[in-house]
Amino acid sequence: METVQRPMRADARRNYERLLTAAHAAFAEQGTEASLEEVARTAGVGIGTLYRHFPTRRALLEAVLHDSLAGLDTRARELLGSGSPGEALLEWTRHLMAHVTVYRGLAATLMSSFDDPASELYGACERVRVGGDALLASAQRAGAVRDDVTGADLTKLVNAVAWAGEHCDDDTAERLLTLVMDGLRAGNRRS
Amino acid sequence: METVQRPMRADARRNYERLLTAAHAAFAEQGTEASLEEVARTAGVGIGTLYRHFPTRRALLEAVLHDSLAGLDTRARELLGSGSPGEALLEWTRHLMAHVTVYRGLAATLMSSFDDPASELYGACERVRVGGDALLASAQRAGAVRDDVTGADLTKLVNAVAWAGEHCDDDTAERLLTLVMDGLRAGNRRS
DNA sequence: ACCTGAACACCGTTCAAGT
DNA sequence: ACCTGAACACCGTTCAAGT
Repeated sequence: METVQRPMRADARRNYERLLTAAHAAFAEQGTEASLEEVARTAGVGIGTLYRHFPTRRALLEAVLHDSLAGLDTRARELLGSGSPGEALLEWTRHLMAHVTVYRGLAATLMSSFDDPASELYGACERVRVGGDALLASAQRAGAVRDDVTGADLTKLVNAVAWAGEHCDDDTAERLLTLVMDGLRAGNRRS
Repeated sequence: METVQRPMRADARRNYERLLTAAHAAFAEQGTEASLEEVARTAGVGIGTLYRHFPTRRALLEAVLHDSLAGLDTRARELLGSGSPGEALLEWTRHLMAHVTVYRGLAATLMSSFDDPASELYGACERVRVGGDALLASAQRAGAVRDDVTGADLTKLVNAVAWAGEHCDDDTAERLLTLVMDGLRAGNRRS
């Protein structure tokens, strides 16, 4: 769904940009639950202006993350052509982990947007899932991954591990990802 | 660490009990982030009384969940003697899922308590992990589960799946648990 | 020893008034 | 068309005053 961008008044555009910058800084520092009042303050803008541009916290997050999550889709398509499909999937999975852990709390926000078409992040989640779907299908055709896993399963599992990683040291997060991804290999199906 | 219970004044004890009941109701209805003021109101008690008995939200949660989580440990020991160690582990895992999903938000609270000795829920998490450890070791000796998984890994993974399940339908949660548990079987080790 | 609730601090969100 | 900030609602937490 392409949104047509009407031109913004110069001051509005400047405020919009400032809000994005301030939001990124706040999210990076305090996680996705950072105070929106502080974001507005840092941007040098009234709180009402923040709400005018971004009616919800998710809308703000979407704007801040848009390029990053779109890049994940691009990366999926690049990897699709490369060498071993199994390896490509693993590589993409690590990219996904990295993107989902840029802000503390992001995994939770994404997870709650995944099946909620009303969320401003739903579209972004969809694109991620589609990218994963393609790589997954390719790995399944190559017999590298059990064939009853879906892109949604994969994305949710990685998200869940990323979330768990917020409460562990990095080593543990890495271990958990390995356990899960090893476990998705073909031949592991029991039930 | 056994805490010696000094006898409470009759009114204090009554308030304590009322708070537990009200808290359970509130957590069940609104999740672990339920308003503590409302808990106090429902219990017919001043907010200060709630804080006197339970200095933190976690302390209140611990009191409400104590028996339930202790039961999980008991269940682990019962299952330890029963038939197939692999099946016993799976069975216990399902119990764990059920316990961790009684309140929305509980998985998150437990996860953040898991490696934090300062949390009032740390002890409860420890007991759960120990129960899992025993069943896991037994399943590993039987060659049913890959031998590089720890009880902490298992508990964290199940917790992560339970958390994911809060944002999915029950079928999906069940699927994810199956994928993870199948994946822990012996012979899946790659890296 | 225990309880109460006012007081303080903080935040999200809306909207009337301004430019 | 856009911005501002006061106003409202709500919550967590502490603590002086009471019994």
